[in-house]
Amino acid sequence: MGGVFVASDISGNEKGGTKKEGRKERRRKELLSAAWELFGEKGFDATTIDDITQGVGVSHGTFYVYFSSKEEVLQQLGQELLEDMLAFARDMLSRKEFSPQERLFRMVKHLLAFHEGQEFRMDLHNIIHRKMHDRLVEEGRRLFLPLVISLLREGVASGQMHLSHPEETAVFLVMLLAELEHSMDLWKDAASRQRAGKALRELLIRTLGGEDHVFPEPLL
Amino acid sequence: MGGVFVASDISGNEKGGTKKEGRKERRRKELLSAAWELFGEKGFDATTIDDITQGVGVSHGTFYVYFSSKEEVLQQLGQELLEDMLAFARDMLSRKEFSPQERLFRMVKHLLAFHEGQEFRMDLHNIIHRKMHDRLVEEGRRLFLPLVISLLREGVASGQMHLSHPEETAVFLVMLLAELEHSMDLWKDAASRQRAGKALRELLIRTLGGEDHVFPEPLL
Amino acid sequence: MGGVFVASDISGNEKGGTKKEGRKERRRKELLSAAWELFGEKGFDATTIDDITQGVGVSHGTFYVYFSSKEEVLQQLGQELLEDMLAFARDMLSRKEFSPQERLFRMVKHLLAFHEGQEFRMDLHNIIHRKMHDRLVEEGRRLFLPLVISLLREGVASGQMHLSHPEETAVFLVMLLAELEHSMDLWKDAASRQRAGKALRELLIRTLGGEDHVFPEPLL
Amino acid sequence: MGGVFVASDISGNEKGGTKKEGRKERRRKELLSAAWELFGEKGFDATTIDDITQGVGVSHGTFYVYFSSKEEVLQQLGQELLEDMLAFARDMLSRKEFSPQERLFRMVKHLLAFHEGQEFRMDLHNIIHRKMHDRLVEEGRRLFLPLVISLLREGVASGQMHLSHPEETAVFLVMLLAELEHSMDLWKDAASRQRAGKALRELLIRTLGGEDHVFPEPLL
DNA sequence: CATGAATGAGGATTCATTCAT
DNA sequence: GATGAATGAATCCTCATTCAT
Repeated sequence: MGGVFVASDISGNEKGGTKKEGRKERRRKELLSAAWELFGEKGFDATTIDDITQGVGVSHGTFYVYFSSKEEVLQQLGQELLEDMLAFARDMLSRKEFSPQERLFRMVKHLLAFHEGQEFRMDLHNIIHRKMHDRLVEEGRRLFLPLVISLLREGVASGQMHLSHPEETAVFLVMLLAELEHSMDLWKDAASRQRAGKALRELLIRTLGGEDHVFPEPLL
Repeated sequence: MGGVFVASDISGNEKGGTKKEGRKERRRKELLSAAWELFGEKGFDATTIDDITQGVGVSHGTFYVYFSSKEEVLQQLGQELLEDMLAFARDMLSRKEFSPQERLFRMVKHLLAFHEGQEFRMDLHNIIHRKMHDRLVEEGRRLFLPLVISLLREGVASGQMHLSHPEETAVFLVMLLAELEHSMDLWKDAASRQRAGKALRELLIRTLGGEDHVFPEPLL
Repeated sequence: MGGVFVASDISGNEKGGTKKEGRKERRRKELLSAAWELFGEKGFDATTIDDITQGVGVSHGTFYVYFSSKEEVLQQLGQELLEDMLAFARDMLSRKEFSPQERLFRMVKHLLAFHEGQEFRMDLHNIIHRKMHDRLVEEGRRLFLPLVISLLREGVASGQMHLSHPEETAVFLVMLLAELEHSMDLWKDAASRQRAGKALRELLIRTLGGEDHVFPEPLL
Repeated sequence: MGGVFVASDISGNEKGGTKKEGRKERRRKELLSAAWELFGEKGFDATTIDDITQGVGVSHGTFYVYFSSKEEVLQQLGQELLEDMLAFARDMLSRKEFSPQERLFRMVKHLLAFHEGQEFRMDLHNIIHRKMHDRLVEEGRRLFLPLVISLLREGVASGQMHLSHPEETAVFLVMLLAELEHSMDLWKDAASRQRAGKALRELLIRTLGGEDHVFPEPLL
């Protein structure tokens, strides 16, 4: 991904005259990005508006030019994150040139790469407190789970996977992957990462009841 | 388990005159229990001392008779939780009358039953904020993971499990179980619980590369 | 002096059957003494009832058996201190066998010896906060100053001192001595104490306009 | 002095646009001044942030815009006071056109005028609690005493003063003056002030062993 | 748009004091 | 008498938010 909120301004300035808007939008992104970083480091409550604005180099008053509250940042953050993840997942799902199993592996790899290079961070569970959490987790489930479920179903239907309960298994897989995401820091060195990647592949393939020879790329 | 912090008053009142002590200990447990509940519902930061004491029906001042700060509650909570879980896990591990696979299944069942009947709760990751988190997760890993690892190794050694990387697989399993723990509320009705239980058994057995016929009890 | 509040229990038990009263009184003295020590070390506000009672080895509840409030301790403390000082001063004043100048020197020496061997302590100004302060300082002045004034007047009348304004000079002397009392720690070693003593004698004798050869004992 | 912390806005507003800065600095001074007043009246501990801000007519939150804690006010207060006093003292010391004795008298007069018109106040000993106290008193001694000592030595060297122990005598004088400073309220009416002034002159001149005819201005 | 002074609701913590045992 | 659990008034301090410039 690179930075979810940062440099989307590759913006070739789609049309023209958007100079001002571009600047304004850039500042919003900067704040969003700083907030994401800080929420991850210290948690939502412990992050102050000042922390956020100081990182960007503006006064705290400026914050309220772009957002009406701290909560709103969280909302937007969650929204963008979700959309970002979903965009890739949806795209991958439709790539009929890959087998269902391979598509799943590619999604997993993408997910795991997401936090690559980021400092260990509290995950969204941590960042987002109750109100948001419910909304987002639900939304996440609502939007993300179906993709995995349909993938598993497709795999079962095509005889490439063997699962008695694709729906529930999908839940477990989504959980595992979500959890994995914020525990990436467990394996620091290349050797352990490789072992972990192989173990994960074994777990996935066995769980799916699929073939062993798909997607030879390392997962981690 | 029922309530970890609540009714430990099995206290046969070893000698006599422990009435006061019993009362004091009971109150401590009440506060601990209320805090646990609230931390789970709203998170650590969002829970105020008043929330905790009002739940128990004492004044906020009383809180400080038992704990010197909000942080201390967290610490004690984490400690007791950990000890509680470990006690069972260790016990189960040593029950040589069960096969390694069955012992794992029993541990899983115990773990899953743990939060049974509790409100949906943010998990410890959420409750415990950064400082504690690091300490506890690390301790959790340090203490819990080895148990699972030794179980898997034993299973592999005895030929009842087949795993290329027992250590890493153990990590994934611990993760999955931890995550599962606070997502139990997904399956409310008996039917879906049963399906989920079966799917989980399938996942575990396949992942472990073990026999299908062990531990016929429902996991969920 | 020794300890103002501590060991007055030389109490030969004046009469009899005062055993209980003696015990009770002793406890009161212990608390008073501990409070005096602590007030001196940390100040009135910073000293808690627990500090006081822990020093004596009783529970904080016991404090209220002997005193009705923290303020009351202060009051009693001030009272006893004052009475103690005054007793000596009055006694000294009446010793007609000494010259006025010598009597003054003896009083000074007594005063300075008072805090001897005690840790540096905030003085009464510090210990006692406003309300008490006014009352005590006023009382102190009211009771102590007259003694000094009458001494100076007697000295002037007898031609042994020469002062244009004995009353005002008395004020200055009382001030200086009071201040001196809590700055005794300036001179730690014998040599500097001796020098300071001599300088003080010079100051006093010159100020009083008296003879140089009285009271050859060291003042400090 | 008038007000040490209040009206330093001699600020000719060097350039322009310093309006805001001026306002901010003025507010800081107001708070400092109010705190000084209150610390003097009730002591440090007994003065609440609300006391301070209410006096200035701002909300308590505003206090923390200017200072990070009550302690910090104390520190700044002590610093400014010290600097203020020293500035004058140093200046006076260097005025070689006056005799050492006259320079001392001028310093004394300045010191005594310092608290003129202020309510009776607990002195710095009282205001500043232990930690600060040690630091400030030490600093005060370290900076102020040397000035007086060098003055006395100069006086002795030039034959205008006669002292066996100029250093120790300096300590007594500094003590007396410090004490005097917060007891100015003793003499309210002109007549008693005059008498006190004369008595003080007598004390000083005699103590110094100097000439009687210097500095005919009233000290008080 | 940007600023930053001002606000005040909110929360943790302390501790003198009460009172039932 | 002595105890110590319970209380709650009192305070410090934080920080999201507002608003005049």
